[in-house]
Amino acid sequence: MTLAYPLNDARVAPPPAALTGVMDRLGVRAGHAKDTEIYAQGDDVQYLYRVVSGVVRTTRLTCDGRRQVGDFYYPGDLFGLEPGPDHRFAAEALSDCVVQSVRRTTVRTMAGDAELDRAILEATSREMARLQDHVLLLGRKSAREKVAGFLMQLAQRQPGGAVMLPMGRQDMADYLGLTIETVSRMLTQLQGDLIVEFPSSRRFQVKQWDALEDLAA
Amino acid sequence: MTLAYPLNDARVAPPPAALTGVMDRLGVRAGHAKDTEIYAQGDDVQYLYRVVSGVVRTTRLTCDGRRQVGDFYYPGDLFGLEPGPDHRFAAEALSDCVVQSVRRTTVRTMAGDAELDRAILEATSREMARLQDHVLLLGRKSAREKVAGFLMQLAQRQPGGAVMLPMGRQDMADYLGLTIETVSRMLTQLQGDLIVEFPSSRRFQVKQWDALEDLAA
DNA sequence: CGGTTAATTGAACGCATTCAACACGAGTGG
DNA sequence: CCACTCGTGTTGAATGCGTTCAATTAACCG
Repeated sequence: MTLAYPLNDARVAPPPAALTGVMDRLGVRAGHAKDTEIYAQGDDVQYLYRVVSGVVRTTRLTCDGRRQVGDFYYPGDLFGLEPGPDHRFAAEALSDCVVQSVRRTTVRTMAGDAELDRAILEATSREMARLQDHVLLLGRKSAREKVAGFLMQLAQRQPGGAVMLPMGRQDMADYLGLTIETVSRMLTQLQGDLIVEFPSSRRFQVKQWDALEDLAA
Repeated sequence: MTLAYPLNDARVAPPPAALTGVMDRLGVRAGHAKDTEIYAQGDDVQYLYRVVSGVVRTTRLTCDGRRQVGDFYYPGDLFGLEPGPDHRFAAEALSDCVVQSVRRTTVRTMAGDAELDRAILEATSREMARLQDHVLLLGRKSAREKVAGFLMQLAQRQPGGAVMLPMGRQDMADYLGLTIETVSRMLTQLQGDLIVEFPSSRRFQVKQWDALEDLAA
């Protein structure tokens, strides 16, 4: 039997070529200031987006104000791929960012070819893999494991020494289904165990990969 | 009876016609005994499945044995639509059941037409909607709300008086990220509040739809 | 019937939350 | 340069929700 929890390469692999091609040629670029909405919860699904620079988060609010962060999207990532017809999650600029978008109808008429359909399907599937991992994370992991898993995801994206944390503690908490206090406690705890090190609150470095992996299991 | 439950109709809508057509003509039927595996975690994604009779659950195990149930699939539902190349969740027969399957390659060569691609995309998207709801449920809801939401889902599927619970408490717990004891407590509590009624442990009836909706919010 | 598994209930515990106070850094203006 | 503020992050103490462990009851099936 192979590893019960294989790492998800969906997060690091680039989006399918056919889509990036269309994006490059037809995409319209737009800047979004920090904490502004790119599309709202309930909006029609009309565009397909790609992060050019900055970071984007998707969020969903319950009627009584609790917030769940869906995911974080980095430069090169596609987002806005939702079942439709309307967005169940809103997308917001986590930092000042530039986003490129094309109408989905444009994408569709553009090619009419199977290649493009497959590309969209592939991107959607990738999104699904993330969601599946997220479900496991939220359903069956302790606070310590959640935070460890989160740091690991980030570290995988930005290989090498120091890893930046573009999001604040509240965003992490709402992604992990925790409170900011718990997130903070787990971070200091992981640091105390010499598994990671935080030179500042928004930057860290993994000291013991194996220990982090064990935790994220 | 029309319900104002805001969440998704992905659960009740039938799968796209193009796919059911292919399924009907080319699908191979197979019986699976209760609690046997239909495909395993880690298996190659090769087939597309449809429940004919009985109920199927998808599950995922962490290396230390914790279990997360992905979803439950009823007659008419498609499953096995995973990002691939390998299954991140296993599929098991929750009860004795009959499942129809076709090779994905067959599906692909069959048509080569956009219609079929769209059908698969649509089915995948629907799967995604479920996952998104599941993420919100697991991340930001109390035990009481989780259980209420779960009962509501079931009741929506089987409109009318009595609703059957095909799964045991353990499956419910692993779906909701709780323990069997907590699930049981919440059920008796909801019954005590006259919101639902359980004539037996595997059958219930909703007494106050509005109250249930409020909770599931 | 007994024998077995599933479900419920009770009591004690513990993890994460809540509420509150404090520390830190960046920006502003005296 | 220091004082002040504001936002963000950390830390502490007390509470509570869900878990854990254990015992009881109900359902199922020979």
